[in-house]
Formats: sequence, C-alpha cells, structure tokens
Amino acid sequence: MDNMQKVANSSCNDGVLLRMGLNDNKAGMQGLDKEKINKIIMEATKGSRFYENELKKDQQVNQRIEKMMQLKEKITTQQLLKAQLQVDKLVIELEQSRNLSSTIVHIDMDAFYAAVEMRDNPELKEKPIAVGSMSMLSTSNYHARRFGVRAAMPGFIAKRLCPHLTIVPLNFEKYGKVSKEVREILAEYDPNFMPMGLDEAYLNITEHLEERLNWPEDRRKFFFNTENKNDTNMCAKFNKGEVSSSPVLFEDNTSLMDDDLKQGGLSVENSVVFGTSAEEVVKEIRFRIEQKTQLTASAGIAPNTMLAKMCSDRNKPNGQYRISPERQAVLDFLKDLPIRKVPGIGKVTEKMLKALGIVTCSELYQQRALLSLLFSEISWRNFLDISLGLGSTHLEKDGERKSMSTERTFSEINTAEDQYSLCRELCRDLAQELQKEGLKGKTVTLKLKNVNFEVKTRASTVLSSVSTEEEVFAVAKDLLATEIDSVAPHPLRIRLMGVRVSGFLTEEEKKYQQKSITSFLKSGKEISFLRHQPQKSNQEYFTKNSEASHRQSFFDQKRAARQLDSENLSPNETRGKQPFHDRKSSANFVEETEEVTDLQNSIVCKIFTCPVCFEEQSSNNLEGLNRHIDECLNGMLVKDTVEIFKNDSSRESTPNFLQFKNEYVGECQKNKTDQLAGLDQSASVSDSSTNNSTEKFGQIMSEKSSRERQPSNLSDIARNVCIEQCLFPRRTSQDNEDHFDETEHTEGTSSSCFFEAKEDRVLVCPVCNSEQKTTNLVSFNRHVDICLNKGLIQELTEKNKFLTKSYSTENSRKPGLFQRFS
DNA sequence: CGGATCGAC
DNA sequence: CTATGTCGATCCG
Repeated sequence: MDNMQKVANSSCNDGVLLRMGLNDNKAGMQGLDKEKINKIIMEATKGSRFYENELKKDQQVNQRIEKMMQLKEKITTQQLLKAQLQVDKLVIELEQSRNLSSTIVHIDMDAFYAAVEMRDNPELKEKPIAVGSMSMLSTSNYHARRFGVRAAMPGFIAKRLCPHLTIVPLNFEKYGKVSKEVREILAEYDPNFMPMGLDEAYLNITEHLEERLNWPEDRRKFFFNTENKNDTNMCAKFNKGEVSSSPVLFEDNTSLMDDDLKQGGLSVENSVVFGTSAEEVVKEIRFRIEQKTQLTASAGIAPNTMLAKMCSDRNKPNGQYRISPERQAVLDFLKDLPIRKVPGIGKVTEKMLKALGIVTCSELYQQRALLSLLFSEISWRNFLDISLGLGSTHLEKDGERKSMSTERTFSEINTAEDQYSLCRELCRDLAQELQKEGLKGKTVTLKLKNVNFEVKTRASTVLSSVSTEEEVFAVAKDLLATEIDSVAPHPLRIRLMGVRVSGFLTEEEKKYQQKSITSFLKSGKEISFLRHQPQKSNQEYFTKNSEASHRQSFFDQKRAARQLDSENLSPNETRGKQPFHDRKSSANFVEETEEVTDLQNSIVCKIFTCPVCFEEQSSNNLEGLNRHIDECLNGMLVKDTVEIFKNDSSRESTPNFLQFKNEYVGECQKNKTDQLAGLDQSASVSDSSTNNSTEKFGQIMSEKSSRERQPSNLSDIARNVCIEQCLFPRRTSQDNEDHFDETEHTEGTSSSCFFEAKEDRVLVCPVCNSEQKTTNLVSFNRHVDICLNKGLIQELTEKNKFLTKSYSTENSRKPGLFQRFS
C-alpha cells in the first residue's frame, strides 16, 4: 500500500499540517502545488478536535526531543570515545557476519485497491479516484495523488483538495480474490513466501535461481493473455514496447516493464522468454501478475528484506530495482538515502534523528557512537544494522499470534448504558474470533478514545485464561466501570472503543509458567479461600440496562446508517474485521453479568510472608501478592545494578583512560585536513544544534591533544574515521566542522580493510597498561575489549555473584553497561 | 504488568 | 457532518 506519510515533510517546526498532506508533486500536470495543498488541508483541519490533539502529540514529541538533547549535552568526550570503541567493535563483528548470498524479492502492487477498482470500472480510468469513505481513505490512484489525495487521509478533506475525486467504497472481497491470484504466482517462485497484507510480499528466490539455471527455455516462456478485452493487438504492441496492458494508473504512462521486456525477454509474436538472472525472474513475475490480473506491481531485489523493500520503492510504479549482492553496492544505495525510507523509521524517529542532524543513512552511521548513548540498545543496534544495510536474509514464518482485538469508531457515545452494551458486543465479536482459533488469553485490554481523540488503554490480567463472551466481558466491564467512575459525575464521551485479549499460552510459556512464582503460588492449595467482594458502583447501569434490553443492540441500530462497514474478507485476511451479524438482543443481560461477577469475585485473601523481603503481606488476591514479590525482586536487582554502575563510572573517570600511542593518527588527520580543503562548503547544510556538539567535540579534542598531550584520543578518532571512509567513502554534507573528515577511499570488501596496518607497532593497553605488540588495530582492539570485560567481570564477581553469572553466560559483549549513566 | 507510543499495512 | 482497524514491538514506571 502506498503510504502517504513516507515523504512526510518534517523540515518545518510546525510539521503537524505538513505531515498530513503532500509530497512529490509533479509540476506542469494538472493538480495542486504543495503550498495550495497545505493551505486547503490547514483550512479543513484548523480548530478541529483532531487538530488540537495532533498539536498536543507534536508537543510531546518535542519534549522527548528536548530531553534527548539535554542528555546529549551531558555526554562527555570520554563517554563518547568509549562508546565509539564499543560500537566499532560491533561494527566489525556485524561486518564479518554480513551475508550477501540470499536473493530476496519484495513485490508491491501499485496503488492496489485503486487499481483494482479502475480495472473493474473503466469509467474510473482517467479520473482521480480514491478508495475508502468520506471519513477515511485507504489509497488513491496516481491521478488523485497530484491533488495531494493520499492514503490515510479522510475523504472529506480529499474532496476539498480535489472536488472531482471519485470515492469508491472498499471491497475487500474483491481485493482478497486478486491478492490470491497474485499469491498463486508468487508461490511458484518461493513456496514459503511471506505475504504482508493484501498487496505486498517477500520472496526468497535463492533456491529458485539455482534450479532455474537448468530449466529449458520453454519453461521460462510465457504467453500474452489474448483473452483480455484489450484485444489481440495488445501483445504485438506490448512487444514493441508501445503499450501497457495495465489500466492507466498514471498519465505519463511509463511502462517500465515494456522496456525491461524488450531488453531482457526475447519476444516472439505472442510469447516472451525470460532469462535466468534475478532481474529476469522478477520481470517474469511482474509480467505474469500483469497478464493474470491486469494490474502492475513494483519490485525490489536485494540480499535482505530491508533492502528489498526499499528497492521496490525506488522505481515505483511499475518498475523494479536491484541491489547487487556486493557490500559496496549496498553502501552506495544507502549513502544518500533518507532514513525515513527505511522500514521501521517513522515520523517520530525521523524527527528525533533530525534533531541530531541525521537525515540520511550515512549520517546515521557517522553518529553511531552518539546514538548508542542516547537510545536504547535495541534502537541503536537497529540503527547500526540499517546504516550498514543489514537485514534478515531469510523469511521466517510469522510465529504464533500474540493478541487479538476488535475496535470500532462511532459518533459520540456518552451514556454508560450504551457503552456497556457496546462493550459487550465487542466482547462477543472478539470471543467468536478467539474461539475460531481456539485461543484463550489471560490479559484483557480495554481501549477508549474520547471525543478529543485522546486514547487510553486499561488492562487487567486474570489468573485463568478467558475466551468466551462472558469471560471477556466480565473483565472488560470492570475496566470500563473504572473509567466511567473516574470521570464521574461527568459522562464518559467516547468516539472509539476496543477490546483486546492477549497473553495466550504457548508451548514455551507453559514450561516457563510452571516455574514462575505465579503458578507456584496458585498451585498451593492451602493459601486460597473464597471471599466475596462488594459490587462495583456501576452496577445500577446493568439493572437499568435490562429495561432497554428489548431494544436492538447498540450496533444493530447504528448499522443501518453505516453500510460501509459491511465488507468482509476471506478468513485468511480478516483477522477481526468480521462482518456484522444479527445478534440476539441482550435480554438476559442482568443475569449474565451477575453470574460472571460472582465468578470474578472468587478471590483469595490471606496474609503471606514475602519470600524475598520476609515481610508479611496481606493481599486481596494473588495478583497483588505476586506484584509485591516482583517489585521486591526488581528492587533488589535495581539496587545491585545501581551499585555496579557507580562502580563502573568511578572507573570510567580514571584519568588517562585512553592512552594509545601511535603515529597512525598523524597520517589520518593530515589526510583529513587536506581533503577538507577541497570540500564543497555549500553542501554542508547544517543544523545549528547538531554541529554545535560536534564542534565542541572537535574543540575539546584539539584542546586535549595540545594541552594534555593525549594522542590516544586522536588515534581513536582516526580509527573511527577510517571505518567511516570504508563504509561511506564520499560523504556529501554535514559535520565538516569537526575537521575529521574522510581521507582515502578503500576498495576492499572484507572487513579487514578497515585497519590496514603497515608495520608492527607497540601500543599501550589503556586498561591493563601493558604494552601490546600488534600488527593491526583489530587485534589490539580485541585485547582492549577482553581487558575491559575481564575487569568488569571481576568487579561484578566481588559485588554480586548472581548478576555475574547471568552476565558471563551471555555473549562476550555487554554494550548495555556503557550506554546508560543513571 | 500496565500503559503509552511507534510503525506497518 | 466527517480523521480507520489490527497487530507486534518497545520503552518506561
């Protein structure tokens, strides 16, 4: 699906509006320019509750950024150097494990829903159309996009942008059918291909490519579909590259496939033969999709899924792109690529990174040390993977489902009565789905969005798994009651309600569950006896509701007004988007709920001795007790951890932490300054905030090196610089002020090219102070790392054996220890 | 564990 | 009038 937010413009401080519209607008064609689009969106938006909420969210993001920047200010040079050391060690490992041997393909149907609708209704061709409703659009065709009409935009705003816009209602049944047709083709190339929604899929064609080499030509030969209404001339024209058989998705009908086919496929009359390369395979796939469905697809070919996905975006629509399986090709592709194009980097992350002066993937790489100090381990490692172009090289089948939910948006509901019956309906729908898959979960989550678009979730975990309507509702109802009470005496004014069940039992969990303290306590028979709980204060609503029970259920009433929701899908794609069914009216509402309430109140109450702190704990239920025990356990851990950190930081501030002796520095720096002179200064568009720090960093470094004579620091920098050069030989902009720009361009592909030592040298280990003879910096770095780890483990052993154990059994790297300074 | 947030389709 | 629905992941308290 095309994604309107992808190109979201966050270059402005008040990006709230810009985010909602526009992007690449081709001049000259009919349509609107950026400015007009934003103006119209602004007018339609300004003052709305929705907009106010957007502003609020934006403020929150800004606060996050502010916090991050404060954290950044506190980072010392030493911390940064240390981080650099750690991160670069990881870089080497990652680089060594780089796997370019797989061929992954990402297939992405062009403007899928819109294309299907155009195919099936010729009147829509040539017109700007969008698929969805007045309140939300799923996608638009390329014609409509010129007016700024995009996916995830409400229809009424789209109409203002493009008054002639035709809005076609969603028809999932149809899309599902087409999707199935496409999947049939894909399965021939990779039986284990991974569909991502209706219009996208990943394939691993590595095996297919091997087999294909031995295929006879006629197995790679495909015929034009002459049955298509586009007449028999079509294939002739197609072969000449004159026309595309696809519906007109875009005016400048650039059917790349035609060109591709002319070059690649050997075409004879009404058939085409495809070659054996990856490109040819993908052309073949796209050709077959188009022949079968009259729809075009774009594709990306690369050594891993992340790259393949980004490739499919490159020549969209109706095009393909390949990154050849070479390290340098990968890095070239990434060099100037905006991070926003990377799957997983969204609006918020983009903005945060931008605050650090990071816009492209190469900048992401350059700032790796800083990022490792500002972000969680998971985040910065992900950033590192991205900037190195690493991703999954195989398609793992998606595991067990983790949750199931259903939610609905409606016009304001503010009476408790309606809210409860709505909640029950949601639970009923959800229970039905749960039972279809035979799932039971322990956690029920209620989601509410009030009329100001503020979203709240409230969850409750119960001891025994739930799956029936009554079981789920029993939990959800209490959560809802609490929320209603919390705003009393005002009514709860909501526009959305949702119910989710999670915490399913998997095989893994069952084992784990047995050992867990929860089940330990649960299994102890002697500790539980029943106790009755006072009724919730919202009970009156249930009795009141019985009067209304002769009426139709809430959604039965609303249903007529909302015909649009009546689509459904094949079970495979549905996942909760079930059609509405006729419901029994909730005649037995009261009895049901009371029954369940009783069930809920079978709760234990006793005094326990906490096995951790040995204090007596009186608790209404086991959950409370368990929570206490958990907190106790956590408390101990936290205390210990804090001590370790204290210790670590004291060691960290040891003077002369990094005392490397080597002349390598001089070389690198000289080259750097040389090159800096030749740099195009105009290219260095700079965020003042970011370069402040790098500038400062540079100052500190030069101060240190001149005053304290610590060439070691420089050597470190030099080393890092060398890595950068290797990865991104020609940096384009940013950070020129740091005076440590790239020097030479190294061609090699193996990671050993990072530090090509020219002669033996003796370096002093900054940890153990011993002299280390070394031929290259890699082995020296390894020594330093081992030293660091040794030291840490020793300290830990003294401090806390428990921690040390888990610590040393992990892999030898502990990046986490360095990144956080409490 | 619970709640909020992000990101993808 | 009129700003989705569903799911997984992550972070923080």
